Amino acid sequence: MSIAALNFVQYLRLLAPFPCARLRSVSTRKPKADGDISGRAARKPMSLKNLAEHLALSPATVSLVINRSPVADSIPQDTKDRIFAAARKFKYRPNFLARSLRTQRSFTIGVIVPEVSDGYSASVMSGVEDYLLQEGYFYFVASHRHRPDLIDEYPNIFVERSVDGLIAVDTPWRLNLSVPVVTVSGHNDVKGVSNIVLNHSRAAELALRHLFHLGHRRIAFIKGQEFSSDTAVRWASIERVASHLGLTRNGSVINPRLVAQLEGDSPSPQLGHMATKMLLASGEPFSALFAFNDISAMGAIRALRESGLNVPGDVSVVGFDDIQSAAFQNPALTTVRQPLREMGRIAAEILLKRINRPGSDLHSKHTVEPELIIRETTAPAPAVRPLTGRHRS
Amino acid sequence: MSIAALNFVQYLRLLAPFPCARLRSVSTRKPKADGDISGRAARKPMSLKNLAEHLALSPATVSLVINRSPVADSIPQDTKDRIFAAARKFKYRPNFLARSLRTQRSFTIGVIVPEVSDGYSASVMSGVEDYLLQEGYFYFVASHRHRPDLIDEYPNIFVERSVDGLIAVDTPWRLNLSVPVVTVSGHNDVKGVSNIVLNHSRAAELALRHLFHLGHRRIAFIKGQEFSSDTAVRWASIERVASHLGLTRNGSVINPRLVAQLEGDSPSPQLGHMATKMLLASGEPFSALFAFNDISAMGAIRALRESGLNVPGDVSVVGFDDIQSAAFQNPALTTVRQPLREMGRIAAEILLKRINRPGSDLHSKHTVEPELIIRETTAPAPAVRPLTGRHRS
DNA sequence: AATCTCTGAAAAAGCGATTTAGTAGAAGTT
DNA sequence: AACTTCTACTAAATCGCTTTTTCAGAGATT
Repeated sequence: MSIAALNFVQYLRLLAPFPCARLRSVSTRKPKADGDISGRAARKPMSLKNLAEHLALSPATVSLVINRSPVADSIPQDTKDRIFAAARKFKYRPNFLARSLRTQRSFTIGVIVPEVSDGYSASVMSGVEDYLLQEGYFYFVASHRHRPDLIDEYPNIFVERSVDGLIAVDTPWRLNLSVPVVTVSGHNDVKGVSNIVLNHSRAAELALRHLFHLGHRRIAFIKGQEFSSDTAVRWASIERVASHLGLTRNGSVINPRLVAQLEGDSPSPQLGHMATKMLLASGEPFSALFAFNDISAMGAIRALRESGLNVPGDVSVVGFDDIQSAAFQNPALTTVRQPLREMGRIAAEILLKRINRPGSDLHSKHTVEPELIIRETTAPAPAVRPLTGRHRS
Repeated sequence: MSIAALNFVQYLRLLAPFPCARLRSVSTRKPKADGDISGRAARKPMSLKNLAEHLALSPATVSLVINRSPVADSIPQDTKDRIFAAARKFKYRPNFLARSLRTQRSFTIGVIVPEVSDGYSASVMSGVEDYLLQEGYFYFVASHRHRPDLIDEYPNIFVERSVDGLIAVDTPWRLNLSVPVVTVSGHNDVKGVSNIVLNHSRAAELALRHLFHLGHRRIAFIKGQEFSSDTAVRWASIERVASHLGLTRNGSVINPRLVAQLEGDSPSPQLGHMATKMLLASGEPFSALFAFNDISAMGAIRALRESGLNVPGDVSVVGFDDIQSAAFQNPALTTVRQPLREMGRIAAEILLKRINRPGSDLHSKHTVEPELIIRETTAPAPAVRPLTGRHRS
């Protein structure tokens, strides 16, 4: 096995024209007043060949030394020092494309998400980025916006672009690629694809038990869209827990008239608003609502209020995800927190592990735990069954 | 001048193993049942050399034909057809690194933002992505999180990674790189850097005139953090408009006791909450508050309410940005909308124009217009001056 | 018959690295 | 003296593509 080429973080540490121990270190060194603002547009950067020429050595030698190849062990320290000195002096940086072409490693990974500007994806990406940049990897992003053709195409293009691996967030996965793949909340079973998933059973339990203990028995639900990869698993967990708690109604575990589903591909609370309107229109009374996510919970609260219902006085609402603004809703949203950033981080970590030690970590499921964040949208169930809205009054 | 190599969108259109006119077209072709799920991990992809060999032609010929070089004009249609047929048959895709190395074009751009998971950046990125992918470009993302060293480093690394251009979102820019740069809300004046900015004068005018017409005369302000590139410009606009409207107080245009500033680098409404607490603590009465962004407005509303003040009954609040959840706050937030997605799109468009026609579009400022979205957090100023909170009662 | 012009393609020189296989010369060993 | 063994490097082959230059042969022109 040949030596692995250094990645750029190692390079930086070595030749650093700007001293940096590690990219994401805590250093907050003030930038030099005029350091990098080197006036004229940079002329052609120094190549390995030029550098070697200048040193009266062969490119081979310089490359070996700079990459700390064991083959270079026999080279006297003196020469090595000269090489490093020159590299630093001329700010030598190896051409990335050339290296990648030769080594078949691009230190680049592809991330595919439903939509970058969606809070869920963005939080996961933030975690992914954290780990990746720290390890000297960069990443491409592409949003498929739930278009099936793009879901298949982008990964292929990523591979074409020589990524070393792929992370798919909240995206159904069917492909069998030649590079390692890790999914976040992708509930699939493609062999060789690692999964980072939330413990949905626990999540359902936290939410439902909380409502149950507050005295709620008639609970309405907003399911996720069909295309969302969490929808099915989450729903199954909810049904299981509900049955366990004895929340049965008319023979079925959950009253089907108290279940609405998000329809459409919009990141706005509008969808939850519509779903809730439908629940209210059914005329079936309920004192609590468990929404698919915080966004839809916001829409739901508005819909409830528009129908003259008070949250949490008449109806308690529980969201899911704990996005940034959940805490600052009015009233502040009670919700099941998913550690999205951490999930991204773990995904990146496992991906790099698989890239660097092929065959490792193939057991494909990694579970993270949810947390119930109790805020202001849940309260004890009202003693008297509330009306379900204006249409009943 | 030599011919320009095709970008991958053109390739796809040419060789497409999956038929796609244009990546972001409206097609929603159902994926083939088992098409791309080619079982075994893909063996080494077909290279140009192999393909040429198989055709009993030289790589040169094949390359010229596939790239539609004018040099290939003399080659009979018959041969060209054979080449395309074979390329399609073997799903030939040129190695990206090799092409880029040779042509010095990577069809990749770098995007640097304060933080991916921040709604502002994410919205802009969404617009950037839209245009970029459509044109066959991909992009790297990096978040600097306001660390000055990273703000300088990442762009350099991007260039090292052979990006064809850079987009910096809400990031101060000092560098002079060898590739085109476009900034979004980067109020800098580096030559050769194009800027996409909001018409802040108009924005200030929209908000202040609205409040003024509602009868508000004592208006408090939350300024942005020092590091935010919009802060200074926006504030200057506000002062100008305020003076114009005659909102003077104690000799100065704006009562300095009614100005708070966001402190700290958190994407949460907490900062606005703190700022508002300080405003209230000053004891100075005000009937309206103009926040730096929607996030801080949310925090502000909460702080006001905690002090027993009603929004908009006692105090009107105007936000800035119009992020997704603004409409679903309770009460729904009145805000100055920035067309963030469009700003991203324009940035990408100008960048590609500059990449493909060097020297074009060097006049560096492109202005987009804000829009006032009136919702529920603004109302006529109360007839009686409101108390400023519990500490006065 | 000699020259010129097309036609249809191939050779070859990169792009800027990495890495294997060698190789001169010095030093050490028998 | 002949050998092995280090030491300190280098040559050369890739990686997979692009693009300029060259070139052989057919046909047209003088």
